[in-house]
Amino acid sequence: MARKKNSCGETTDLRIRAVALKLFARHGYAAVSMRQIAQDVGVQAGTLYLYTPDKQSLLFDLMQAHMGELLDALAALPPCPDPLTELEQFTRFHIRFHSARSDAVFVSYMELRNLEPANFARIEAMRRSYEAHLEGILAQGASSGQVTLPDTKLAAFALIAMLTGVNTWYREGGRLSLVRVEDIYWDMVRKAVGA
Amino acid sequence: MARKKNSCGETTDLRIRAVALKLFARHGYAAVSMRQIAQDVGVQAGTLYLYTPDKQSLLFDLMQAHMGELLDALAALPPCPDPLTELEQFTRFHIRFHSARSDAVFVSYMELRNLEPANFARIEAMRRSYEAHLEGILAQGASSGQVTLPDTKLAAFALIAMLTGVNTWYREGGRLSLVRVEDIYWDMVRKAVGA
DNA sequence: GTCTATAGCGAGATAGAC
DNA sequence: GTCTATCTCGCTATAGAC
Repeated sequence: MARKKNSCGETTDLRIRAVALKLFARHGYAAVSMRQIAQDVGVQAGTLYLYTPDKQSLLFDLMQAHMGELLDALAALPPCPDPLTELEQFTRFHIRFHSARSDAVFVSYMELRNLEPANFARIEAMRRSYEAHLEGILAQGASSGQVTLPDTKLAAFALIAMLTGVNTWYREGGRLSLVRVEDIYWDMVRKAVGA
Repeated sequence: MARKKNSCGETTDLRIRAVALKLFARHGYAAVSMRQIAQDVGVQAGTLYLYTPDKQSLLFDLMQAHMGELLDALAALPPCPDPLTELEQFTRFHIRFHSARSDAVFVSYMELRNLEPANFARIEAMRRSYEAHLEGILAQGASSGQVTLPDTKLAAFALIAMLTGVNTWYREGGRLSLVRVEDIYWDMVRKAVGA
């Protein structure tokens, strides 16, 4: 119970983050003003500075939270009996997790160049950690002979790009259910790695 | 010979476009000022307006030029005896064309949201035309039985995302030559489509 | 064809009332 | 905790000298 006063503070904080994420995703960090965010939240511009020291911190916090959730969720996946099963789990996890957070995914990729160098380095390290996890799965699969790949590093890049691409076209309620999309992509991934 | 005066005009025009493309790619359209562009070109800010009516037109022209070159180059590819050969040609063409123009590719994708609606529609139509070309190849391959795919539309999206992803990590003079990268990706593409 | 100068506006951030 | 008011700065775009 650290917070003593009225309970609005916490929801204002969450609302600011939600609005900022939506606007950054829609128009881009540099194109969105603090005034615009404040207006959509329903407060005055100055009020935002009670919740964030500046605009840059707001962006960084959103990206760090997203990447942190991604890595936590990845770490929480159940263990798998073999690399191929783990690759299927990763494929379905990636699609499901990313499609449910399209704004955060978009911002975390597109706004990297608007981060100050120190902030950039921290987000980039988290992203590399995620890539390394997939590369590890592929390397194990290559060792065990379950998959056949000319280059595990390039394969990891290629698969992540392919899977994240779902976000550019997938919309809930469209032609295909998300599970169907997972099935189709898993089919292509499985074949691509020669399994 | 429409241009009568000194010949610097044309190179200034090209320099402005080159500088703007580089800066837009590096920092984002909204984050780059006309002053910055002018400074890098070596002219005063006002001079830019002799070559472009406004900042938005500058962005749109860069994107339209890029997409136009892409579609022209695609149309200029030699005919192929069968869909699988054509898919290999497309794969190698896509990687080669895009890796040689990373700034233009980046801008044409990332700055879509900064285009005015009418401009957006025109660029988007060109992009869809490119996707449709690949989908056509895949559909022919499915008809002829050379490829096996659960969904040609999704496969086209997936392959383009995968191939364009090369631009996020490939750097000239790195571990792998571009031809080697083409070979590796073609191997994955070929397997992914079940050929 | 390029310059200087500036109009007119909106940005990020802060101070202090309530 | 939120507001009003404001400081200071940099932006796009234009006008007119040379």
